[in-house]
Amino acid sequence: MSSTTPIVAATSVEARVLDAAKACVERWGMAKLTIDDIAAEAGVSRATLYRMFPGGKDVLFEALRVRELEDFFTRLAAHLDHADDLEDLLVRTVVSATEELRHDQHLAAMLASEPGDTLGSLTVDGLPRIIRVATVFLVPLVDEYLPRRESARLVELLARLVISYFLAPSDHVDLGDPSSARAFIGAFILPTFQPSLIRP
Amino acid sequence: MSSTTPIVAATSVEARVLDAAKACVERWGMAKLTIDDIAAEAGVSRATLYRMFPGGKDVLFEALRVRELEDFFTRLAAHLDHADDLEDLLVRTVVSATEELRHDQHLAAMLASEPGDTLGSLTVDGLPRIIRVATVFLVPLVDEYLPRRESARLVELLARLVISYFLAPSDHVDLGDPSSARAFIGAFILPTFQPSLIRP
DNA sequence: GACGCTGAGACGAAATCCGTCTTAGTGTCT
DNA sequence: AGACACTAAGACGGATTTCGTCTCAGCGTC
Repeated sequence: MSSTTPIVAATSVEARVLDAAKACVERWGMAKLTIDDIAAEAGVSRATLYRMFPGGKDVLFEALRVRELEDFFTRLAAHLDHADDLEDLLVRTVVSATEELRHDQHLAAMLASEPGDTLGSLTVDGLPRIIRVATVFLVPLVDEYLPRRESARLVELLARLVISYFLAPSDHVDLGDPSSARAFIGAFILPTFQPSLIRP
Repeated sequence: MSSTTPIVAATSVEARVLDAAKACVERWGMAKLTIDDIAAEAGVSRATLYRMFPGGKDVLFEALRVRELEDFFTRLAAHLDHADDLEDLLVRTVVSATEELRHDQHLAAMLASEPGDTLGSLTVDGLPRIIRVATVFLVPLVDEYLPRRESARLVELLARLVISYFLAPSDHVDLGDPSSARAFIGAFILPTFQPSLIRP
């Protein structure tokens, strides 16, 4: 936080540790996972790990979830440049988010091996955070077309819908398919806003 | 060992425990595996497990290796009925054995996750046992064509070759391919026996 | 040389695992 | 009915592993 070069090195070490934690929990599952496993996988001493994440496994995986979440929305936002209009922006948002969820191998492995905790981090426990981060990343984009309060309400709604349709696919809607997503958004999302609110 | 019905039940329980051990070691690896994991997976109390395998994990996995080995040769022998002649018998033996090794998912998982121990059980430590069991199952079949001592020598040789070519495939020979196996056996195995020994 | 960061490992405390044993319950055979 | 074989559940003490903290030495930068 103070000098110049150490920051780069420290960040790199932290990333290595988080990557190691990700790999270890995928290989062994949360139950069989020890701090030493992560330290060994990261090529780091246990002392370093505790210095970096005081509190141990809990704090470490908390940091991992934060990083993964920010990475997710960073990648997502990269697909949302220069939208034509509000509908286009929303369609591309849900399609890209759904696609990214479907291609996330780590998430798939976690859902298979630790369904309880993973579902919790997508719904009960973790959803408020997901909505918060989604708001930070996406509300500025939606603000181009809607008043701020409406933007926040909309982003939250989309986040909930994307997750729900990802976890339990529907026979009628496929949010990973642009045309299906467009029809869905046109039918159920856009009509909930008064036309006077929408800035073209 | 004395009454009638309990034997069936006990054997069934033993099979469940061995299946559980197989599944657990595949999922968690030998290092992270506890007796309680196996007991829970098998739906059996720890006491039962120790009564069945006094000595714990070592004895249990020893029994598992024995069972797997006998199953392997039982399935193999089922493919070796009514051979035309000695060459045909040997070809079908090595082809079937190689195919079965290549399709063994549990073996593949073990080789990937625990290469050291698994290789040991196929070569250094375990090979004598493999040869012994192979001898018990296959020598009677080869005895149709060769004197007993020659049969034992031949079966051992084939076992070593099948394992070697399975672990490290050759560019020149594919013991899983009937014609390649036939050429190999015709060139390197059959000529080592004096024609007078072979009963057609 | 001071400083920041790290690896290695010692240390006691906590948690887990082991192996044995007891108890109670269940179904079978006589 | 009672003897018997078998098992689930779990208590137990001891061995082992894991945890979290701490110290110390090494190393590169200022």
